[in-house]
Amino acid sequence: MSETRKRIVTATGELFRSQGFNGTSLKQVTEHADAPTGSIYHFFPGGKEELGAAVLRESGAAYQQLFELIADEAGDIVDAMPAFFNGAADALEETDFIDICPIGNIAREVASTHEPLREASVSVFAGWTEAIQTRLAAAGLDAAEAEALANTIIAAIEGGFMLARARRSTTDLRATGTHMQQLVAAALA
Amino acid sequence: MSETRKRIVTATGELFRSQGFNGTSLKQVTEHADAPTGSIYHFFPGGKEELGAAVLRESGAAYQQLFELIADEAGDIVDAMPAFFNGAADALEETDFIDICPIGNIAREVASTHEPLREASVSVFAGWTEAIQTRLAAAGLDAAEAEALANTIIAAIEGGFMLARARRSTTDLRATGTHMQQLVAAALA
DNA sequence: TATCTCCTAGAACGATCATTCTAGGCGAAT
DNA sequence: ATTCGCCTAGAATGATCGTTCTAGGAGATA
Repeated sequence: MSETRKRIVTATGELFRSQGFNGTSLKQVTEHADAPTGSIYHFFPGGKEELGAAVLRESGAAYQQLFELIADEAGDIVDAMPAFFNGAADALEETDFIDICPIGNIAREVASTHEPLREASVSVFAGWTEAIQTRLAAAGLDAAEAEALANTIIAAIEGGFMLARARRSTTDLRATGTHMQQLVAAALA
Repeated sequence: MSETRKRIVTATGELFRSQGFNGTSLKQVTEHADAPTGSIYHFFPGGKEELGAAVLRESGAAYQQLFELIADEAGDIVDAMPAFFNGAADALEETDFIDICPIGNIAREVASTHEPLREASVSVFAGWTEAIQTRLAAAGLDAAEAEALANTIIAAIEGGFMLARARRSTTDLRATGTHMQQLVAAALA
């Protein structure tokens, strides 16, 4: 796959993290990615909306891999909870609270106005839910309960990102990780 | 307080819910509020940013009153959890998933780019945290634990809004309410 | 009636937006 | 050597953005 295309997607993802969809201009993308306008429309004929959907899908898949890596390293889904939340908290601190999940940003911002972006975010969330659900089910939860709990975990981390960025503090996010650990442990008991 | 000012704030809040901060133009505000541009700058000399901060503060206070009303009606902070999440879920369904919390929207969107809006969202969240914390402490939790749990509840509902709007379904949001109920019950036990 | 303050009213401004368009560079295939 | 397809390059375009500005209406006070 083209290097230029990669640079465009990466740069757009970074800009989305701190500025959102409507707050990011294609001029900023061209500068940040060091690529001309023509290249954006060559790779994404649908313009900004198509580019945005690609960013959601590709960075959503990357976050899923990251979660799976952390979960496998932790070994146990119960212990994976604080590992995951603390990892996210560390990343936030290291980037001065910029490195928030872009999918959650865009999902809230444009789900009611840009249908293709809403659909892209739904498919990303579906992958996340399944990744967590699978591990919860493997630990003994029935499918329905595992799915519901997986969604609560996703909601908690995304809402936790919101509070952390606003407050410029990861204290709450880490505590929420502990709460999720308790919830998972109780469900499995 | 001026009727026109109220109309401007209300209209802006409604537009922020579905389109976010950057996605809402002042022209839309003038049309939706039936007020001229001059009135916006008369009441909010700081322009869009000052208007946005006012919207956050005023609708944040309204949400807090709503929570306190629901919590008082439920009587018990444990039972208040599903009441609160289900109430939010009902509102979402009735408005075709438009009526999401505008504070969470704006907080994620512009916390890194518009410092006055970030500060406004922080003070709103502080009020919410305190409202929940007070009730948890009254039920027997020590202050630190009550604060941490209050923040997790806020994170869960805001993240739940995100999932619900994206998926156009309130199933997960209601289930998360049950999970928060379990978490509160376990903490109090 | 005259004056003052508060607010309405919307045209005008320069900047910036997403998008379109024309032109050309470059490597592979013929 | 020539052609062809992929991609780069950025100027041009029309729309829209937030903001500023001038002008005047409405009601209270004198």
